[in-house]
Parts: sequence; structure tokens; C-alpha cells
Amino acid sequence: MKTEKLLRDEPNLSVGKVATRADVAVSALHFYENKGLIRSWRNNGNQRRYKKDVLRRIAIIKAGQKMGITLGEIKDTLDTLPDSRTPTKEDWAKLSTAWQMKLDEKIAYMQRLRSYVDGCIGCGCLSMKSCPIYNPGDIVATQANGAVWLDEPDKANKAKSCYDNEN
Amino acid sequence: MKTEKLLRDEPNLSVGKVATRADVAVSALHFYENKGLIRSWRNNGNQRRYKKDVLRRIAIIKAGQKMGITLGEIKDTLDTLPDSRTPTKEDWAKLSTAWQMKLDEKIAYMQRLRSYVDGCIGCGCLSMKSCPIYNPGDIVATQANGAVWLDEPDKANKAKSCYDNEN
DNA sequence: ACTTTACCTCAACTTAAGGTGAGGTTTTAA
DNA sequence: TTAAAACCTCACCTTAAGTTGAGGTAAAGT
Repeated sequence: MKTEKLLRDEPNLSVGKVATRADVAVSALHFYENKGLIRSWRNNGNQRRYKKDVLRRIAIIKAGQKMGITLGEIKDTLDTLPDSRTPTKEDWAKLSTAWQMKLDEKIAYMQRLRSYVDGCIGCGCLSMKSCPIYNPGDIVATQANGAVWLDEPDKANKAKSCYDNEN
Repeated sequence: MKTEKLLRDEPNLSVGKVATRADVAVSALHFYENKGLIRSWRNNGNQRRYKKDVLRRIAIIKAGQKMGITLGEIKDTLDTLPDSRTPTKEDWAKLSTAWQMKLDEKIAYMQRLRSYVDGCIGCGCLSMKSCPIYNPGDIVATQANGAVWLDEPDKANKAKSCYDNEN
């Protein structure tokens, strides 16, 4: 029983196997390892061997990238996982919650952007006085919501001066 | 009257003015011009002069970038504008409609991604057999919608082989 | 008139996220 | 046992979207 459990945790996947299963290039795995996103052990012949949970880490990495999260941020998230033991259900779940929030922010951002495109580029107004597209402070006034920020979720939102009117 | 109209369309903004008003760097304006996204004329001293509608083009460029659209695609969109005359209300409106669609696709994509993160990373399941996160074909089965594609809007969606089960 | 800004071109640098290929070693399969 | 397939490192290449700097010219303010 105990030995069986130990065997299960032993790193036994080769880089090629991981690459095939996770559908990433071997070079990407080297790259991720270099950046500290995944870890491997070496066999006697200096070849990489992976524990199976690397597959989940890669799945997380790929999911994060689809969300437009950089590898740097993904690393930060993965770094919150315990490195002393193989992550549990709860570990993954906690991580997932954080990412849902990120996604919700991004979705909200896109929706703000949509109402901006809708109400502003679409209006056809060519007067710089009234068209909020010329407001580089990224604040859009919409009928429904009041002032809406168009900046990306985490970026600082310092106010900027407006364009001069009409010339 | 006529001369007044002509004067209005005459390129009279310097690169520095445009940079300040549009809140972009001069180098970015050179870059955009190089890529064919904006156009300028030269004065006697070989300095760039812009028509005022360049400001709207830049606003469009910036809005597009916020949507995650590449400059290449933005150029394609801008190229649909007439180059023989200054764009009208309708021209901008048409362009805006196309972009709304793009944005709607992106939003829908993010929402699909969210349900994936929600139902899959979050579930904590560690069995590769049942967890759709291990399905690199990017198809996620959700209770509500049936099969959902996770690929990005325009990307080709070729099916890929699944991970082997459990080892 | 003169000095400070602003502008010009061109080349090289930057970051992210890898991909490519050379030159050499290890594993695996017949 | 030997050939093919997989692996190793290291250095350089790629794309996007610019930025930076050098060396020189034009325009604007005093």
C-alpha cells in the first residue's frame, strides 16, 4: 500500500510523453521549466522525468493563457500551491476561485468596452467636443451605468487631460 | 465657403500635437504610419502634417487594441474606409458594427472559458478520466449548453486526440 | 540672431512566449 | 548489437508593438 502510493508519486513521465499528452512542444516544456512553472527530476542519463501532476499544471497554464494571463502571473498563481506535497482537491479549487475572479473582471471589462464601441464609435458623431471616444482618460459615460472605467482590470487609472475641443 | 471647407481638411497638425492629443508617443505615430495605419503629408521642411481625422483613426486603433485586436487586423478594418474622402458618420458606424461583433465573440469566448474554469479546474477532480480539463480538443461539456467550444473565435478548430486515461 | 524645442531618418534594443538547429548522448526496439 | 528514435544543452531566430539613441535639420520663441 505504502510503496504503491510512493510509486504513484514517482516521477516517471518522459518529456516526450508529457509533450504528447499535454499537447505542447518539448521546447515549451523546457521553457516552462526554465521559468519555474513546472519541475522535473533527472534520471541517470540526465533525462527529464515528471510526476503526473505536471499534466494538471500544464492544463492550468494553458487555461490561463487562454484567459490572456501572462506566464509570469500564472507562475505567481502556481506558486501558491504547496510544493511540499502533491496538491489536493482543495488546493486546485482555491486556485480556481482566484481565476474565476480574474475572468469575471475581464468579462466585465469587455462588456464596458462593448458599450463604449456601441455608444461611441457607432454614434458616428464627428464632433470632438461631445464624442467620448476622444476622452483618453478612458472614462465613458453611459446612460445606464453612469461613469464607466475602460481601463483594464488591474491597471492604474490615473486621470489624463482631455483633448482640446475642435482644434 | 468652399475655401473654408478646404482649409478645414488641410493637414495642419504636427506630429507632436497629434501625439499629445491622442496620448501616444511620436514614435508610435511613425510606427503606425510605417504600417499603413495612418497617413501624413509633409511640409516644406519635410515634417509630417496630419488631417484632423487622424485623431479618430488613432482612437479606433487604441480601442481595437483594448479589444485585443492586432494592428494587422485593425489595419484591415481601417482599410475598408474610403481613402478618397474623409470618412462620414456612416463609414464610422459600419466599422463600429463589425467591431461590436468581434467583441461579442470575445465576450462569449470568455464566458465559455469561465464555465470551463468553474466546472473543471474548480471541481478538484483529480481523475484524468473524467476531468474535461484533460481534453485538449478544447471541447467542454457543460450541463446547460451541451458541448461548448473553448477555442478562440476565429481559430480553426481541428479535433485532437485525447489524453490516455490514467497513465 | 540665436538658442531651444521639435522634428527627421535609421539602426538597434526590448519583452513575451516560445521555435529551430547544431553537435553530442541515451534509450529503445529489432 | 546496432540503428533509430528520443533526449541533452546552447545559442540564435521569430513576431508584435513599439522605444531609444545617434547624428543632423527645421521651426519657434526671445
